[in-house]
Amino acid sequence: MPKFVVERIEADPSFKTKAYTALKQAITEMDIYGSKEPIRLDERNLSERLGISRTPIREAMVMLEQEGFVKTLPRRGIRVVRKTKREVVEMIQAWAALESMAARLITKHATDAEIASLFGLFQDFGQDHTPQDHLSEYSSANIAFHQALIALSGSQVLTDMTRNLLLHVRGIRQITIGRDNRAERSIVDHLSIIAALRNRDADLAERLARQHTLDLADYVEAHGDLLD
Amino acid sequence: MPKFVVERIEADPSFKTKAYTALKQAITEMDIYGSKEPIRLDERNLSERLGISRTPIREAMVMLEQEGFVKTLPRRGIRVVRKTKREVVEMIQAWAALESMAARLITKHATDAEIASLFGLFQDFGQDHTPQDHLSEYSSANIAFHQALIALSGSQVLTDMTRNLLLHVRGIRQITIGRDNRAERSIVDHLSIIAALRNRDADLAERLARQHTLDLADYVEAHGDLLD
DNA sequence: TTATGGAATGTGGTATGCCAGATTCCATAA
DNA sequence: TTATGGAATCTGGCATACCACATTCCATAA
Repeated sequence: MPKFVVERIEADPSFKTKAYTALKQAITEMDIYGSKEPIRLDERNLSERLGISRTPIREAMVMLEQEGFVKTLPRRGIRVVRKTKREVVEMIQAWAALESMAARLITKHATDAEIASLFGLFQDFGQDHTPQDHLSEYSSANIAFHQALIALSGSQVLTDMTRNLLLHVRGIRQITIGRDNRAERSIVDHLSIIAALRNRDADLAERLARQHTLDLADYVEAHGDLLD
Repeated sequence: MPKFVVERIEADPSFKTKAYTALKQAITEMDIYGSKEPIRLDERNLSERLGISRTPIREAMVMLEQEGFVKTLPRRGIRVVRKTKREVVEMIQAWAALESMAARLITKHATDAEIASLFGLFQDFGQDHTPQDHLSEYSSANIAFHQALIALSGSQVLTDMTRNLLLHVRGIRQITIGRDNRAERSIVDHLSIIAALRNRDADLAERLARQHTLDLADYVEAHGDLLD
């Protein structure tokens, strides 16, 4: 008997969602900490540039504000948020907490193949292609590793809670990664974490993951004076 | 010279904020898991009942949706979200991760007096006033303890990220707390955590805090079939 | 030249109306 | 009685107009 194959029809994302996506991407891709002046967004201006009315833009702005990317001051404009050093440190600490829990969960539920797949995120870097020569590239790969790790936990909640944290920290991370051979040391740490995961050593994996990220927090605490 | 004392004039919260507060309170106070039928919210209905237009209500709804309390289905209504067992377990695990990090931070930065203040949250319960006789009351005190603990970390990020987690788990927690003498055992655990904090034992405090909450996650995993 | 005050402008907050898709209801025909 | 189909209704998405407060600009007077 022949099969009648149909696939579910997806509705186009709403203007609200499209505006949210576009604005969030624009904000996370811009150089927020390069200048000191307030970065202002104007609803009417964005309305014209995006070709939609203010309503869906305002709703997108509500989402971005709740995620900590913008702050609206009534009748005084909307500003892109610059995190203080303290806030960045706290976000990295929260990240460390969530990722260490992810590591613990991985040792209990992930398959060997899944854990092994984490190695694939490193093979692009070797003697001929060292991280310090391709910092931007490595920074992206680095974040990809952490996201892959957390996703392996199988916890959608951990994955979702971490996504924005990593986005907020991204700008800062790209600055610190180039110093003190942090990139190379980072790779060593990552390999140690993977080894612990493979050995199903929950306590060790958790501790290594936590300490690896807390090291970054300490580094930002000590050298992150470009913030504030 | 006499001082001219003035205090800053605060603007009234916007309708958007007021609607958000009112709706969130209404949702978190209702018995979400008591029934099985979808719980629907209607923008126009709420607009009349709150005495404001749909616009600020829609913006409040966007906030609540992002926090996972409601889900709007285009042209099919807005529903209060019922978390699945899996989601609740994941939220409790995330909570465990964040609270254990809070415990670690407390051992490093909190004062002895601050740590001692955690005892104050228990003195209402003793031989004459056992938890099992006042479950609802104890459940609130229990949550208050966890929130106070996390707040002592000094991390606004941890505090904020945990607030909604606790709200989501609250309904479930009030159900589980009454079983298997969980309330009494909970108090014992809490006292152990405080002791570790007082001894500035970061690793122990972290481990106890994590395990205490992960125990709840395991309990819900095993007995939380009222969900789904 | 400088301080003042009010008009003009800018900007987010709110109310309202219309649109289109989804659902419900009911008359109608087999 | 039951299946059909379309009209009526419901409901969130979006556009638009107006409001009030904040800021800016400029004419005016000391």
